[in-house]
This record gives sequence, C-alpha cells and structure tokens, in this order.
Amino acid sequence: MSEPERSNIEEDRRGKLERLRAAGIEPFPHAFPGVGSIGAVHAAHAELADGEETEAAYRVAGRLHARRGQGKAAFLDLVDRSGRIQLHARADVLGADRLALLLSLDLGDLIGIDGTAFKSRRGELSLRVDGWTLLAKSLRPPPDKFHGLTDIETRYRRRELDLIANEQSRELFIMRSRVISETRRWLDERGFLEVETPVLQPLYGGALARPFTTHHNQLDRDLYLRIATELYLKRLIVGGLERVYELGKDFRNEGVSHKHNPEFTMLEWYEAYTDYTDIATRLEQLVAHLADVVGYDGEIDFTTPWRRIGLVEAIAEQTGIDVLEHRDPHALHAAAAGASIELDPGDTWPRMVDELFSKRVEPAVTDPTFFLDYPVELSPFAKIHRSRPGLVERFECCCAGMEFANAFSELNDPDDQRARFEQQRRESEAGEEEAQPYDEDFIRALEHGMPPTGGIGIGIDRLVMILAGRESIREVVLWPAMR
RNA sequence: GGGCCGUUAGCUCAAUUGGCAGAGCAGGGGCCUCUUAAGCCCAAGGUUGAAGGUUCGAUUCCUUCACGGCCCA
Repeated sequence: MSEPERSNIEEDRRGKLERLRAAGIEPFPHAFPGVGSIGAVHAAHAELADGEETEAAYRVAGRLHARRGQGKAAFLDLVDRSGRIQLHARADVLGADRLALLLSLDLGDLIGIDGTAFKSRRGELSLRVDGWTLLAKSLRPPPDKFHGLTDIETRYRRRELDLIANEQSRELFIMRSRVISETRRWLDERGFLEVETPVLQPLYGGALARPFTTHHNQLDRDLYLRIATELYLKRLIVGGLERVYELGKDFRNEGVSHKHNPEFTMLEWYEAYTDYTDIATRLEQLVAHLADVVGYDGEIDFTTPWRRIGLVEAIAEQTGIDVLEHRDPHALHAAAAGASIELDPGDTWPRMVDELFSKRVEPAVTDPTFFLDYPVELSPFAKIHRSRPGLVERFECCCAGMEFANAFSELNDPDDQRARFEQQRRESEAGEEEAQPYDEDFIRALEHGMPPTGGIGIGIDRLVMILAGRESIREVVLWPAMR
C-alpha cells in the first residue's frame, strides 16, 4: 500500500516531534527500567479514603489516554495492559515548563511516570506526577477516546487499534492466553508430553476436510498444510510415549463463517489405555477448571458431570425419529419428511444423520453435553462400538449451540483401519472431496501395535468463544481471515 | 455462490422530496489547581468507498465495481 498524504493532525504531531527534539527530549528512548503495573497500584490502595494522600511512590508506564486541563494543573489518564490510572500533574510539583511540556504531548503517546499515590476528593485513586519521561512519540491519532473503535472491519484488520481503544478486547485476549497456558499446565501436571508434529505434510489426514496445498521448491513436490495432528500423534502412541498432546494451528480449506476460520487453534491429546468415556471425564474436568480459572460468570453451567446422551437418542428426542429404524437414505428421508424436516434426497444415510444432528440437536444445546456413538461411515478413525452394531465409540461435545470437541476410542486394529481407508477411497472416487487419502505409513505403524487409546480434538477458538460469550470466531482470533 | 444492509472529517455519527456537506471528540490558538466523555471562547479540518449514468443541480436516484456486516448455501 502506498503512503497516503498526511493529514493535518499527522503534520501537527511530526511538528511536535521536532520541537521535542529541539528541546533536548529524545522521543524514542531505549528503555525505562523498573516499571510496575497499574493494576498493582490499584491493588495496593483499594482501602484509601477519599482525599487521602500517601507516601507510596510508583513507576508506571503506558499510553496517554485522556487529558483534563486546569491551567496550572491537569488530570491525565494513563493506560497499560492491566488497566487505567488517573495522573495529577501540578505546576507546583513539576514546575511550569515541565508541566507545559507534559500537557503538550498527544493522546496516544507512550510515557513513563514516577508518581505518588493519593485518592482524589471524588474518590478516584490517582498518582501525583513527580516526574515523567516520554517513551515513544505517537505520530498518528488514536481512535475516539469515548466511543473506542467500533468499525468491525477496522477492529479485525488493525487489531492493535482495537486493543488500544477497547478494554473488553484487551481482556478477551488476555483471557485467551490464560486458557491456553492453563490448558498446557493442566495436561503437563497429568503426565502428558507436549510434542510438535509436521505442519507441512506429504499426505494430509485425521479429519474430513479439504487441505491447503503448497510447494517445496528444492524437493519439487507439493505438500499439504495439516488439517489435523491425529495420525502423527497416534504414531507417537505406537512409539510408546503413552500420553501426548499438541496445541497448535490446523488449516482447512473451507468457507469462513461465524464459527469457521481457515486457520484455527486445535488441541489434540491421546492417552494410552483409556477409552472415550475416560476422555469425556477428562474433558469436563479440564473445561470446568478453565471456566473457574478465567472467572466465567455467564449463563452456562459447567458443573460436572455433564449430560451424556446417545446421538441416536438425542436425535429421537428432538425430532421423534429413530434413525436406526430407517437405516437407508430413502427411508430416513421419508421419515424426516413425515416430521416436516427437509433433507437432501441425494445425501447418504450418514450425511442425513449428521444433518439432523447439526440442524436440530446442536442448536438446542446450552449447557455442555456429550453426544455418544456415531455411524461408522462418518468416523474413519474411531473404534467399532463394543455393543452397538454399525456405530463407533465416539463423542462430540457441544455447548452454546456449537460443537467444540470430538473424541474417540481410537481404532487400533490395522486391518479394520485399512478397510476404512478403502471405504474412504471409494467415496473419494465417487466425488467426495472431504474423504481421507490412504495413508500406508499410518497403517504400518498400527501393525506394530498401538495400545487401546482414547483421543480428542478440542477447538480452542470455539472454547474461548464459549467462555467469553462471543458469537463470532473472529472476535477471539487476533487477525481473522479477511477477504 | 445467493439475499438484505452499510461505506460521509483522524475517530463516532447527522444531513428533510434531489437544492450552499454539519456536529461531538481528537488536533491548532487562548482561559482555567480535584477533574474524569471536564468546561468556556476563537479558528481550521471533506475527491461523501471507486467509476459511469440521469439531472440545471447527486451524500441523496440508477448501473457496475471494491470492501465490510448479518442471514442463507
């Protein structure tokens, strides 16, 4: 993008920059040691009475956010990551020249403050400015100090401005960071090993999705960006690492929507000697813990144990249709039509089941719920159900109308896995673009023997949406995909 | 991909049936020592997303395009 003509406001700021330099002030110094957080100042003086003064000195730093002048004194607002604090700058403390220079700074400038805590007569904790340092000159005007930045496109494309202007946005991404670090800590404490598997893969797999393709110049071959970490992680289970997880980006070449971003953060973990019911227990404990840690105070009840219901039973509950009694597309289509639900008559039976679930069951979920046991056709990596023919041991977990986790008793019979790949190949040849490619290396690994294993994938972006009460994935991804 | 809506000053928003494009904040010049969306006075700030069309005259009506939002696929 070419540099647009500067506005008068920018010219004014550059003029001020030169005046500061002429006055011997370095507008871009190298460091400001010993900075404390504004939040810590608030925490230390919560009990101060209105009008009460202290001797407590602090060094803080942040962005100049507002200014209320009074001639020979002024109030300024300083904002850092932890919050906002009011500054009181007085000519009788600073001297007329330093006060004037301070007041000549622009909103958006980064400054460091040495100050003494007191509470104003109106009851606001403040710092009396004993000294100040310009830390970086801002050459562009910040967003509106009162309205913040409301234009949605600008908030996504120029997230730094959103973070400057909107405290809720800042809090959300701090919360997201907490969710991720706490998840790692929680898994580490339980003996899981964090691993890193290839993002660039010669063959993609582990999910029903279309991949992004890229090219390695020297090897002169196409590579895929991973759509899941599943198959590599299970090879680590074969290798004896027993409990592994990976938390990172997956990439799926599909449309964007309020719950889909083409690159998204996925947590997958695999635990030897467990099945999907053990995984369900771990998931509900982890999420309840995260909700507690981030101080969740919304409508959703994360109290464990969560409801567990069969997928078939859940569909029957919402639609009155027992899909297992209509085990072919014609019969199911007719049954759905009888319940005033329109299905695509060209779909396969498992697709219709998936459609009924997505349209009727998922949207009705508020509190977190496990939906257990899926048609085998939809689940090429899940183990056959120990007692229900035609189904596999799999659950999806939904909350706030949205799926956010998917888990199986992992298929470890290499011959069955080979048969599933063959089935996927037939679907691919029939035009199914999301079918799995045959992965011989994975089969060979299974042939060496994989212990019974439970595994799960958790959509971290969606989990953050749920915990933050946001309706759009774009609100919880720093730079969401834009056209 | 389809439908609906939007794009006006740095930011947030107005503008009657098609009739001189305005305000608040920010920025500039002044006044002001407990204010907090501080206040008061003065001056400035625009290719109304882009291109084309209708018209004496277009922010307004029409067409196309770009970008975005919401809903649907």
